[in-house]
Amino acid sequence: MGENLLGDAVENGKKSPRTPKHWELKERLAELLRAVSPGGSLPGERALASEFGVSRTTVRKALAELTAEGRLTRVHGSGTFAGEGKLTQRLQLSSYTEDMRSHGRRPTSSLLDARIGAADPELAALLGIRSGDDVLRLRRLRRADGEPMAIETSRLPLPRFPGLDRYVGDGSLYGVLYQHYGVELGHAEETIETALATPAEAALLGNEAGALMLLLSRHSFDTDGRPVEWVRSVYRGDRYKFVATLVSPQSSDDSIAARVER
Amino acid sequence: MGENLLGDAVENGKKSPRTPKHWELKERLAELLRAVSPGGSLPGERALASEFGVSRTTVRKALAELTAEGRLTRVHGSGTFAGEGKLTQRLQLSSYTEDMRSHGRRPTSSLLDARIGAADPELAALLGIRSGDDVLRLRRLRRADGEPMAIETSRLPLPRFPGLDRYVGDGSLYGVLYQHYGVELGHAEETIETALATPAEAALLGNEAGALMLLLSRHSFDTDGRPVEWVRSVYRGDRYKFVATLVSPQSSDDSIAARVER
DNA sequence: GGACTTGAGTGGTTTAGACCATTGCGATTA
DNA sequence: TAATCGCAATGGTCTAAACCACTCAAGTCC
Repeated sequence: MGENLLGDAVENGKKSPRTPKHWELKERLAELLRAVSPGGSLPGERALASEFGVSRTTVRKALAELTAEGRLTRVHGSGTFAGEGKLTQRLQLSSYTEDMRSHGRRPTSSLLDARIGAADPELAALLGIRSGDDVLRLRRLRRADGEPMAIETSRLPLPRFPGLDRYVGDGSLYGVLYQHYGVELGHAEETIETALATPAEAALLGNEAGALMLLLSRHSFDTDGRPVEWVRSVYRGDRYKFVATLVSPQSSDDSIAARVER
Repeated sequence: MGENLLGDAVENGKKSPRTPKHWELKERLAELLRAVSPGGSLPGERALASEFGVSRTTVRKALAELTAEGRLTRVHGSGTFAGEGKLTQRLQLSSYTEDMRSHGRRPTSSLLDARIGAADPELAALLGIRSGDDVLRLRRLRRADGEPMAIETSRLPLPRFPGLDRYVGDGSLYGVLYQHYGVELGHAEETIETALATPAEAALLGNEAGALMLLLSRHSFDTDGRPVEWVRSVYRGDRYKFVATLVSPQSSDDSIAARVER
C-alpha cells in the first residue's frame, strides 16, 4: 500500500505509532460520509466526540479538513451536511455568462461596487496608463444557479475608455467595450493560486472565513495587444475547479508562452 | 469603503462587534511579519500568546492561516519563519524540466515508484484501452533547486507502449515516448482545483499534512488525438502558482502567430 | 390565523493546561 | 578532536470546559 513509503523513514520497529487521532478520525468520518447522499446530515460534534471517544476539539479538526475539501458543508445553528460536487470553469476568453450556460447552469452577476480612483505605479504599468490616471474599479459577485461562486474585481483604464463608468451595469462588460469602444479581446495572461477567504469575502460568498479559495488573476489585452483590464477573482475552492485545453507548442517551436514572458 | 457592503446585514447598531480574536491577531502578526525578511524568524507560540494576551490555541489558529497562505514556514523543534515567495509553473505541454529551467530554477525529478496494474473501467476509458488491460503507473517527486515541489502520478496504457516499463527512469518520459514509440503530444486537457495534503504526500514534500495544495489533472493526447497518459499532480499551494496564456477563440489559429510577434 | 417569544440544539470561539516529538546546542566523555 | 549525551526550547496533539451566536420549531399571545 502507498503508506509504506512513509515506513521507509522508520527504523526497525521503534517509533512508528505516531498517527494523530484526527487523521484516523477523518478517515472514519469520510467512510461514514460515503453512506450519506449530498445534502444529507451528519451527527453533531458533541455526538461524534462521545461516539468516537475523543474530544470535541479533535472532532472539529477532522471536520474542518473535510469541510476545506468541499466534502462537508456546515451551517452554524443548523448542522453538518454532506457536500455537493464541484463546478468547472473553463480557462478561456469567453465570458463567465457564456461558460456557465454551456454547463447548463443559470449564471447571474451583480455589481457590488463601481468607483473611480487613481492608479498606483504598478497598476498603471499593467493597464498601460500613467501613474495617477483614473482607473475604474468594478466588483462583481458571480453566481451559478443563485449560489454565490466568486468575487471578481476588475480594473480598467479610464483614459482609454472615457465615460465607461456610465455604461456599466449588471450586463456584459465585454459587450459594452465592443459596442462603445470597438474593443475586442485578443489574449490574456492568467495566474492561478490558492488563497484563504477573508472575512469580507466569506460574508459575500456565504462561506466561512479561512475557507480554501482559488485566486485567479487575469491580465487582458485587445486584438492590438493593448491592455484592457486587470482582474482578480476569488472562487470558492470547495465548489469550483478550472479546466484548460493545452495545444502543442511544437508546431512552431517559438511559440507563445515562453517568449511572451520577458 | 468596501466593507460597508457587509454592514447591510447589521441592524442599527446592535450586534456588530463580532470579530474573532484570531482574525485580529492574524492582522497584527501579518504586520509584524512585514518587518521580517524571508527566512527570518518569529517569536515562539508561547511568547506570542503572552505578548498579545491570548491563549496559545488562538495564536496557533492565526499562525495556521498564515502558514496555509505561504507567508510562514514552521519547523517542528526549531521555530517559525517568514515564508519565501511562490514559483510559477506555466500551463503548457512542455515538460516540467524545460519550464523550470526557463525560470532559472534547477529542476530535478526522482522516480518514487513504477508498477504495473490492471485498469479499472474508468481509467481504461481515459486511456483508450480495455478494462483489465495493463497500465504503467509512475510516481515522481519533482523538485526545484532541491526543494520538493510536487508529486506526480502518471498512468500510461501498456498495450500501446509495450516494454515501456523497461525504458523508464529518472529521465524525460516524453523523450522516451518519442524515441521509442514515435509519439508526440498534440493536446491535453487539464483541470486545476484545491486540495489538502495527505499525510503521505506531506511526508514526501516536507510539508505538513492538511496543507493547501493545487491538484492538477492532465489528460494528454498525441498528435493523432489518441490518449497517451493520465496524470494527477499535487503541487504545494504555498510555493506554487500556475500561469496560462489564453487566446481569443473567434480569431482562429493564426491569431497565435500574430500574438507571438507582440 | 398571524406574529412573537422561548428554549433546545447546533456550530464557533477561547481558555488553561498537559503531554509528545523534534531540534539544536552546550556540556560531557572517550 | 570527535562523538555522545542531556536538556531546554520549539512546534504538534489533545483534553475538558465554558461561553457565544445562530437556527428552528414548538409554544404563546394577540
